Amino acid sequence: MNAEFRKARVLVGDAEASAELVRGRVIEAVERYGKFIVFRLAPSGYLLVHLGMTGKLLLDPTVRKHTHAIFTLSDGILQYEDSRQFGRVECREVLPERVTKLGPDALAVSSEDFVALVRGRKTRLKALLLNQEIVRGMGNIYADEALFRAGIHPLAMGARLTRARVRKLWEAMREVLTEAIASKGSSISDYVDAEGERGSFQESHRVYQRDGKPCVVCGAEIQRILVAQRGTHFCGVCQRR
DNA sequence: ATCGGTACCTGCACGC
DNA sequence: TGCGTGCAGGTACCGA
Repeated sequence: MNAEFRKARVLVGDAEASAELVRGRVIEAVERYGKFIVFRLAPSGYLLVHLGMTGKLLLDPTVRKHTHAIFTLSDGILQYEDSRQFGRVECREVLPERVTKLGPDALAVSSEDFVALVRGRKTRLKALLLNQEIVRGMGNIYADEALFRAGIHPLAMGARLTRARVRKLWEAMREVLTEAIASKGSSISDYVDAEGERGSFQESHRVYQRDGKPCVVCGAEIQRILVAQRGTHFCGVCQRR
């Protein structure tokens, strides 16, 4: 592959050194690590991509206003596009500690480990689920959806939940992520996958951005509050404090 | 250890 | 039509 970086802000590290690191290398595998997309390169090295809020990896050669990186592959062009520039691209010989220090993956963590992680924290459940150093892979949409399905209030404290309720949250988290992945994710405004396909899980959201609308279970009005500066949606009846 | 606030960006919906 | 405001799939950093 060959890489061209057009925007310093979205590249972690030096543009020249990054391009040199990936030059001539082959993509051996593409894996997910929490919210990171990891391209494992041969004979060595990694290309890491975090989409942030509006990042997209596209198999599309058209360079547009927000095209920040262009990867020339043996069979086509892959580009990184990101209007808000909150995402990041990084080329490294080894995975950076910022990434390796994250918690276990939300879809791989065992029920018992998850119970221990959650009950060991005094912080609010919503903030806990968004903290990638506790469990990696959950974002704002899926935190709200998982808490709703588990019937847990976003302001509830991890340390005060019974084991049974945390186990229920573990199940809800896996269920939500598995369904969302099967639906190719949630396209809130313009998210598309590498083939340009929108996701459809937004059609299955039960609380996220449904404030003011009736709860699908009890009919009560869905509430919106701020927790750790993030919009948080829940049903005050199904998710009691 | 954890929290609240701020900062970083662009684009869109909305009210006036 | 334009302008101001608030909001958005996320993370990092600061001081408390």
